[in-house]
Amino acid sequence: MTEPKMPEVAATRVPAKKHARDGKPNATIYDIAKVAGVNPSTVSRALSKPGRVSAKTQKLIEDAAAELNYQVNPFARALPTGRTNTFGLIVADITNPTFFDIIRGAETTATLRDYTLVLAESAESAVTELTAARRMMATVDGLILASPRMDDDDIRTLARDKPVVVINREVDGVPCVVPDVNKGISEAVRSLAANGHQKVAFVAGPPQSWMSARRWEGVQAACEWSRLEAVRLESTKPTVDGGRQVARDVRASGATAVLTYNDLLAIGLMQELQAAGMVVPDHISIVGFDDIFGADFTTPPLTTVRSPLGECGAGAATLLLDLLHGTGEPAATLRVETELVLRGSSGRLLPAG
Amino acid sequence: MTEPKMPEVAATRVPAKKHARDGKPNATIYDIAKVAGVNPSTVSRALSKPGRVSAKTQKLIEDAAAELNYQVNPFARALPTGRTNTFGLIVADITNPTFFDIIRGAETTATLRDYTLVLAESAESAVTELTAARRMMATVDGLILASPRMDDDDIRTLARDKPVVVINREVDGVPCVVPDVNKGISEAVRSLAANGHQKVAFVAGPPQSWMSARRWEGVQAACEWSRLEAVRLESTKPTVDGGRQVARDVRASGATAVLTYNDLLAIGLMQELQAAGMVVPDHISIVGFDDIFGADFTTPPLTTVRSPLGECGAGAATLLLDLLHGTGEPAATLRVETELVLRGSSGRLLPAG
DNA sequence: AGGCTTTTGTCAACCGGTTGCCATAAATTG
DNA sequence: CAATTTATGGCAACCGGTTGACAAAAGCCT
Repeated sequence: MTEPKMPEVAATRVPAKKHARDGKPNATIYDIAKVAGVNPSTVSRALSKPGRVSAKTQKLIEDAAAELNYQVNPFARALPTGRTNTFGLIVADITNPTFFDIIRGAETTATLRDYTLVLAESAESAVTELTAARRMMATVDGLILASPRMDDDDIRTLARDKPVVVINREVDGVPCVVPDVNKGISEAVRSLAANGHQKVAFVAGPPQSWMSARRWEGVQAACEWSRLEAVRLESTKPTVDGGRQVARDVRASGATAVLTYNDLLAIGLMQELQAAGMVVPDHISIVGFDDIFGADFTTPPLTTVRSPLGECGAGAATLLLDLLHGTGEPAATLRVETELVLRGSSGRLLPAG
Repeated sequence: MTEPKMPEVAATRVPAKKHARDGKPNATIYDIAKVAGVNPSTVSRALSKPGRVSAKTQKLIEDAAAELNYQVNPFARALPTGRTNTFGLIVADITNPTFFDIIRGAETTATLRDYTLVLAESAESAVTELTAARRMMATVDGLILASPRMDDDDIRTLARDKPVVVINREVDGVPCVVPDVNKGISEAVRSLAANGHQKVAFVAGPPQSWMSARRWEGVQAACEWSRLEAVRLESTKPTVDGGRQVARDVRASGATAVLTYNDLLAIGLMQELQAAGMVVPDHISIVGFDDIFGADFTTPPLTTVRSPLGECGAGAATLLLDLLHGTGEPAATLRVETELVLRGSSGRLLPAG
């Protein structure tokens, strides 16, 4: 009978796997084991279970690992354990500056703790969002949803599978990070009241936006407190363009001060009003929300209620890390403060001319 | 002798793995094999090698897969094959709006082809960048470097291991996506010349920036062509703040028109000049680069040389996909066009007052 | 010293796919 | 109809770690 395969004869075996171009197919724990003269499982323990092996062998193994320039193969580790050291972050729109700081905050925190951030976009669609979330669930240890568009129930379902943290929305039974709008709003409204305004308009965001509802509530409450009249206007979309479109409604409303669901709306609104000859803030005061990148590029620079977005991202990542490593404490909601950033677009109303 | 472990007796085995909270530990090809009455390897083939199994069994297996709601375990697949269906994208600064559109462009293209985008930030540091790149290499099929800060040689070394595409820089032997600055710059300079300007300043970006060098070359060439004088000024950093700081140099230079390495510099510069009482564009024209988000928020809105950043990101992802699936064609450099976006910050010079 | 507990390292099974090789069944051919 | 090619499915090894069970070695006690 002819031996079908050559028994280990060849001195230098050709790896020929992976790395189509280079050589050196990355050291494994088996290589380390050989160098250190121990069993692979001992290497594994030395490298992941602190204190499970004696200091002596630990050192031996670490030296060998360093020498071979070893790095764990994440897939090989993920396969039996399910751990991937990876977070998913889903945002509605990657180019919406509101999310920039959230992304950065989450990324920084994750990287600090040796986690990798994977990003996905939902294109403002609840179904795309759910699809992306489902896809991600397979490969991440936990998921952060920033201003999610999907149902509470869908979120809870996801959360049953792996840790999920929600930003900018409160979902029962799921840990959340939400800016507390009240402080910032009341500062804003008091400032407007102090400057002689009496009627305030709020330009709302998307109907399904949880945060838009909270902001409107906050505005109503603060106006009541300051004895101002509050009216609500609807926007078509929460963008600069949407802000332009709502300008006629704003003028028709007779309000002398406007708060908008977000800065984008405020900027568009301001552009349109200025184009129509109105002077900000002499004729009308404008206040946005979020303090996004570019909010101070306008003339006058935009007064806005700042949410600490970076903090939100970092907080969400921290919450996730706690959930994964923590002592199983219950899902807490993390509240962060908002504050008024007083710039030039709001101020004293000039006597009507 | 006592049997140490119970032989397969229990009818319903407790999986008890993964998914600490839910049940249902995800169907595997083995489950499918059982349902379809075939061998797991056949399932594997049916699902990944088109045409390797008969149409009949194919159908059988697909039905079973659908019924069990099967999805491949990416790690199990990655382990033997090395394929991960994942791209890495490294940017210098996640919150720099220049990268937003690049990120989105890459993300969209990747998602469309069933790839996932993993993001990392280099914090503008060459070593952080290299570290991040190295880390990523282990887990991605290919890497996109946007405006990398590291050496050409480091990039080439990475590129030997896995496909790498570079955006906003040209590296010999590595596929690149670069905006061709000439068209946009010559449009800009011609426009300035037509408006009576004679001396043009260029505010440069970081010394190690490849793109900054190209832009300065382009400005010089275009000025020569239009018989304008060009002077170069240095900035401390390519941000709004850096723009403010360079304002005094700009005034001292005597130039009546300024092009800046990027929009951020232009915006900062404009703010500072306006604060000093200068009127844009009556006293001085300002032209930025990139047409970032917010470039039109300023008053006057910023004239800028637009790079199709989204296209760059998408192009890079496409290049990567070609490299991975393609017929091994050589590394090509993809050039995209720039164009002048004429807004209010540039225009006719008013007779000096 | 003998018996008992605690460390420490080894063995082997396992995670869930992929793939080379082979045997068999089916199709093609002379 | 036999011979040969081709299509199809099965077997088993493998990717590179992790981990429960266990035995050898070491430490502790009386």
